[in-house]
Amino acid sequence: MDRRQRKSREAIFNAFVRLLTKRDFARITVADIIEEADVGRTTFYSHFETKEFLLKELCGELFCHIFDTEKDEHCHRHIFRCEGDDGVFLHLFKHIAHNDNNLLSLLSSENNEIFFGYFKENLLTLSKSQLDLLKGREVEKLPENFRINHIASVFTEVLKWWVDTGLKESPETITGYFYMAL
Amino acid sequence: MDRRQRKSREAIFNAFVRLLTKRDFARITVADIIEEADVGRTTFYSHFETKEFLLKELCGELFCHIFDTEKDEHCHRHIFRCEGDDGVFLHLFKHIAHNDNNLLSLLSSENNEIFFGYFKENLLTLSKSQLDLLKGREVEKLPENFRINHIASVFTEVLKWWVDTGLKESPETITGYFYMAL
DNA sequence: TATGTTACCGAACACCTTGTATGGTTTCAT
DNA sequence: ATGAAACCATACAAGGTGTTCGGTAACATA
Repeated sequence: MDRRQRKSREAIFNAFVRLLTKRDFARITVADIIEEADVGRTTFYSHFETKEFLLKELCGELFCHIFDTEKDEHCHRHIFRCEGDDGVFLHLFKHIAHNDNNLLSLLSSENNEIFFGYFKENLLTLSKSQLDLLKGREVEKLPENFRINHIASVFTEVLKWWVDTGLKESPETITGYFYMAL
Repeated sequence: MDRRQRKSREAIFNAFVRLLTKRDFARITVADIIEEADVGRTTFYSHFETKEFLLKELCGELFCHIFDTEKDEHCHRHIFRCEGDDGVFLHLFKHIAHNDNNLLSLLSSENNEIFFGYFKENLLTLSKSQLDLLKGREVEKLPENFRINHIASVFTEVLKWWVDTGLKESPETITGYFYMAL
C-alpha cells in the first residue's frame, strides 16, 4: 500500500480512537474526524464510505490483533500461541490491563457497549475451545451453543465489572474471580 | 393531564415502538415518528426535547411496568408481589414470553442492545434481594457488588440467548437453565 | 352559552451534517 | 522526466434538526 495511503489511514484511525474515548459515537461528525486527523474531506471518503464503516473496520483491525480470527500474516495468532504458560484468559486480562491497542480506553469510554459487543462476538470462537472448563458442573448437560455462549458471557461481564470498578484487582485475581463465577 | 396531551403522547410512544422494532434507532428521524404517529412537528417537540429523550422516557415507562423501581401508584410492584407462587425469575421469563409491553419485540429488534442494557440496569436492585442463590457456591467469598452484578449478568445473558435462539424452550425450562448457569 | 386557556396544526426558518463533484497540487514509481 | 495516484480546498444539493409564527380546535370554568 502507498505510503500516503497508509499515513492517511493511520491518521484517521488514530483520530477516531481519540474521539471515541471522549465522545459518544453518535455525536462524532465526519468534520470532527478529519479535523482531528488533519486530512481533507475527500480523503476521508476515499478511504471509508461512512463513519459507520470506519467503526467496523476499526473493530476488525482491533480484534484481529487481540484474537486470531483471521489466519493471514497480519494477525500473529497471539492468543493461541501463548497458551502454554499463562492460560488464555489470564493472558487476555493482562493484554487489556496494559491498554494494548487502546482497547482499555475504548472499553472505558461512553462507547463501551459497542466494543464489548464486538469483544464477546470474537470471544465465542475461543470459548468453543475452552468447553472443558465446565466439566463436572451441572451446566454440562445443557446445549453446546448455550455453554459456549455462557463462557463468553461470563468472561465479558466479569471484564466489564473489572473495568467499571477501575481495575482494582490484579489480572491474576480477576482471572480467579472469572473461574469462580463460571 | 389533558386528554389531548395524553393522546398525543400515547400516539408518539406507540409509533416510536413500532419504528424501533423495524429500524435502527440512529436511522429513525423525527419526521418518521411524527408521520407514523400522525401528529404535528411542533407537538412532538412540545412533548420531548429530542428523540434521545423520547427513548429515555420510553425505557423509564417500560421498565417501571416490569420492575418496581418507582414506588408510586403507577407502578404496581408486580414482581415483588408475585414472589410467592412462581419465583421472581420464572415470572420475568413468562412476562417476556408473552411480549408484555412489547418488550419481547424490542429485545428481538436491531435495537436490542439498548434495551438489554436498560434491562440489566433495572435487574440489579432485584438481584440484591436474591443473593441467597449463590449460597454454598465458591463465589460467595467474592465482593457483594460482584455477586449482585453476576446474578444480573447471567440472567440477562441467558435471556439474550433465549431470545436470539427463538424462545424454543418453555419459561420453566429456561429458568432451570438460568439456575444451572448461575 | 360565553370566555380564556391550552394544545394542536402547517408552514417557514436558519442551521448543521452528509456524501459527491470539481479542479488544482504534491508525491510516488519508473 | 513523466504519468498515475493520492492529496487538498472549495462548493454543492439533499436531508435532518430544533424553533418560531399565526391560526384553529378542544378544553375547563363561569
